[in-house]
Amino acid sequence: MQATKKQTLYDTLRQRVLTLELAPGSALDETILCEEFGVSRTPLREILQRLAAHGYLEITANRGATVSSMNLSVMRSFFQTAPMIYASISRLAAENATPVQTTQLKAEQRQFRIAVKRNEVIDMAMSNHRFHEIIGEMAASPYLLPSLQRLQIDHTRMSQTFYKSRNRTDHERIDSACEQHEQLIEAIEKHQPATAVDITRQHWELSRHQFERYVQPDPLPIDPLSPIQAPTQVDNHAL
Amino acid sequence: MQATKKQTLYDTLRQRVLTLELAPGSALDETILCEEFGVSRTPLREILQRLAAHGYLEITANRGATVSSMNLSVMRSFFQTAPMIYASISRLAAENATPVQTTQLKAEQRQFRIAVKRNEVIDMAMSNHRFHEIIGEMAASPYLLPSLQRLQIDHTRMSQTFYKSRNRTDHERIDSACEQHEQLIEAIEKHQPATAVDITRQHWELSRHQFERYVQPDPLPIDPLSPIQAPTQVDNHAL
DNA sequence: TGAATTTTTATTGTATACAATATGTATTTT
DNA sequence: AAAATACATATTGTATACAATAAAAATTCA
Repeated sequence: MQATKKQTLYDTLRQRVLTLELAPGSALDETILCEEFGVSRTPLREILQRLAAHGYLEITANRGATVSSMNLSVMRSFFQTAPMIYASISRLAAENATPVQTTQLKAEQRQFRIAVKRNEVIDMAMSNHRFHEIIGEMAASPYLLPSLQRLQIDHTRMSQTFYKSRNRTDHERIDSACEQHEQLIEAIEKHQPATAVDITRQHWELSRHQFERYVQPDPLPIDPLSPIQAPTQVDNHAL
Repeated sequence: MQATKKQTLYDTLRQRVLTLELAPGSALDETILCEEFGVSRTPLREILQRLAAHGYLEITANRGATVSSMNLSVMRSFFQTAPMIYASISRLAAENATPVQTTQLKAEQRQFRIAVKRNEVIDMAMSNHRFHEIIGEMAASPYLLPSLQRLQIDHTRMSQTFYKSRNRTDHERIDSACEQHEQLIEAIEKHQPATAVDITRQHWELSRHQFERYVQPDPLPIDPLSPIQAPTQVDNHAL
């Protein structure tokens, strides 16, 4: 019966980490979470163990759980690893995707479009996350999936700023991403690995550009009195 | 104090899985393990959760933990993924390895040599596992490491037959592997990524040939009465 | 006999109480 | 007043008892 309760617990905490509702590095209070979810500490702690092993949390002995930190030292490795893993996953997905999975993917893309249209930040982040997660499932590679999932945790968290942005250029980029999703679905459905890899590469480049601005904000104008030409509202407090 | 106890529990169970002392698919009895390790079910279950999340076990709700199965359906994906991940890890290791880590790697290689000389199957398997694990640490890529670890679980388990073999050819191959380790250490120490990748590729090919015989044993002689030319004692009961 | 149902047993899941550890506060000492 | 120590509080870790679920055995009914 209460397998549902534990799953809810896992999913909810996971979402809070991914949407930055729980800030990187922040501590989790077992007692408070127990009250909130109406469970005792035993099952809660088992879930925390799982979340930690999956990379969402970090557990230190006798000092409890904290949300996984996103430090700059791993960024390099993120940018090195992501394109390779994403490309491999897309290739395998295009080779192995079943019709049922393609249907799932299309459904998730509809959710994403709706969230984009309504400008619902959390829904955008989560449906985009789920979209790429489904592609991961399509790849059917238990050995590649763990790395994809680790990448996605930080990718989704970094994307928050992107989704939250009320900037014109960013909105256009979100639309581009949405269009790339459609193309990717088509390539996967038609079993065209090469095309899928290429679109994935473009999709990654779009993200990468965004992240570069995020990590390294636009330089200040030379003349501090002249108005800033392209007013970008990037807040990089999270990193 | 008892953080040690839990770590021992984790390490011991992990080793039993890796050395096939616990057969793939076999069930774990919580009560028996509790008695053996002198802990109650609460901490034991937390460890089982961790082991499951790391790919050593599979936990089904209301039905307990079993050792991760090694079915043929994932073999394809294993052979597809392994060379790419191993190569990437080696490249990064050669780029980033610190002197301290290189020293560790050399120490582990000494252990491996000793185990090979003494023909200690478990020690061979575990020190070889640890050897490649250290290279994984050298790579310093939290995003690539999870896939490497998943691959290593099954790689080490499959290697058991290899190490157990009393066959002449197999022994020569183990010596080759040992020599490749030395070359790999040198490439890493001298920060030569290209060389490290190349040796890794050769090292993988050696494994792959072994696995092919393992999964698909030598064909029977055409004339069933003539003696078998190369008596290979490959027992592929585990797969 | 044999299929279906109930009862029993074993195993897994959860709550709670208690122990161990870490952290914060007060007190003592110089 | 500053440092050091002792004490108090909060948090984490573990054991145990009990509840829920699954599996096995026994019983019933056709």
